[in-house]
Amino acid sequence: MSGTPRGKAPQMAIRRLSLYYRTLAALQEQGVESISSERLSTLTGSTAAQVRRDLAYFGSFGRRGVGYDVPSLLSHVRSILGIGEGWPMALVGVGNLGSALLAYDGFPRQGFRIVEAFDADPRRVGTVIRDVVVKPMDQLKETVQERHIFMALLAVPAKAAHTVAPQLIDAGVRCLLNFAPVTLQVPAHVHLASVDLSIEVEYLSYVLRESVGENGAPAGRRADVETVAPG
Amino acid sequence: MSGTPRGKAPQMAIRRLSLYYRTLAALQEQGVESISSERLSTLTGSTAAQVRRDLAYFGSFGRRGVGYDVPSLLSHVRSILGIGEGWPMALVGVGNLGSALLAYDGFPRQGFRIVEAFDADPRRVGTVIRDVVVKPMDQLKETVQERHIFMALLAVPAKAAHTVAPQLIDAGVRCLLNFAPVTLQVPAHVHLASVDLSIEVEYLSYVLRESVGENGAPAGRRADVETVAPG
DNA sequence: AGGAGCTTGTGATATGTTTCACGTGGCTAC
DNA sequence: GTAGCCACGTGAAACATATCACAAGCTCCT
Repeated sequence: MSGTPRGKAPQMAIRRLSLYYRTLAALQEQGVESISSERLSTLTGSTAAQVRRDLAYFGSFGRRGVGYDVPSLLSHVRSILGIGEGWPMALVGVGNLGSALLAYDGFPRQGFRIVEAFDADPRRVGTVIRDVVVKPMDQLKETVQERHIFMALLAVPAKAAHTVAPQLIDAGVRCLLNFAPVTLQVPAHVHLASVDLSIEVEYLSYVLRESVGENGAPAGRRADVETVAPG
Repeated sequence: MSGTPRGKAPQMAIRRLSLYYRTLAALQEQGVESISSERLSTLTGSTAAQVRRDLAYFGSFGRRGVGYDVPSLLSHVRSILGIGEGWPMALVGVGNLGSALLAYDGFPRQGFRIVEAFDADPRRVGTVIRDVVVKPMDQLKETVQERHIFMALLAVPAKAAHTVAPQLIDAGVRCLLNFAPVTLQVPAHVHLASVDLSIEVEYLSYVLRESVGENGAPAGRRADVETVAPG
């Protein structure tokens, strides 16, 4: 089996695998049949050794002297990441962000689908977005259990997140992707990932402050900024 | 000055600072005047030593035997992160996600504001969202330069990202927060952060696959899942 | 004033991740 | 068949990050 880890892969390695996966999928569509760790690394902004090491956590998928067979590696990585298992997802919070998530076509393209949506606001309940009917919160537990949903997206306001998360976990959800700008505490057997816009913007603000003068005038020059697209 | 680093702070330390900042802001609103590294760490899901180390990268803000003065530490962290400098931001791509970003109130609350929005779709140009008029792409460079915008949010489809990023950088943008599921190559003086939903979901899918049986039936039991909210 | 008790700030240590460098196997050409 | 080259897979080294453990400093109480 390809998905059997030998040793533990660092979280970052898993995230890089996603990048490799995406790139391999694009290569396959272009009809590319084989690729070296070297080339894959430049396409994903990594290094050749890193690519090989990341893959080696899960097995040996390449052929020495040759490289990796694109369709084969793609299917291995897909299997490692659990893509294509068709995990159904629940969404809680159908505001601006929640609606954007429902419309995000990256999910269905990778085999993940939001099959249920919930909202506490009665005005939103009953509306249909992308074939999904928004249900009230009191149907959450029943629905999640019936449909064997293990993954949920939390797109509610910060104040509500602390209340909603336990409801989801109580209903049987094992993976939570939190978009609310709060620190959630979850039991050990529940996995949590967060997308936190404030953190990203503040991080950029920090590095901007580092590279730009304290007064707001840019320090570096503006020339030599031509080449950005990949080679 | 509080923002002077002694040694280099790891990226992760900066991101944790954002979390501390958010928590400190909440504490101040509650009228809390002083806090220990121990308590701050439990509120942010870190450890006491980690909190102290993270802060120590930038100075000594506490008092031994006492703890940290909340308003004072808050203002130091704000200054380190560059919050409140009023950085204006540009948004490119006013689709579902872009609209959600315009409506996201976490930005203005932390001193970041989307002051300009652009879109390639003529049907969207001219529309007004949250007091921001959507402009056509050919006004991007001029506008960004005139308003001295250094930060931009990239919320365009994957295909367009490779085209738009260079335009932004050419216009003088120094920090890019990319939401498109692509790997962007940027010059060294430009800072890039990415919010990639596919990566997060695939990471969760991986850990779910690890903890759940291969067949889809959950391995662990469903009891002892009560306590989730913070103590 | 002096000591007890608390919490910070920080060397030293441990752990985790990335990079290096090379042995191994595989392909091509002659 | 074998020489020469190529690219993977992987121990070992280098580097980065997190944790430990304690001295230094502050406050309060007697």
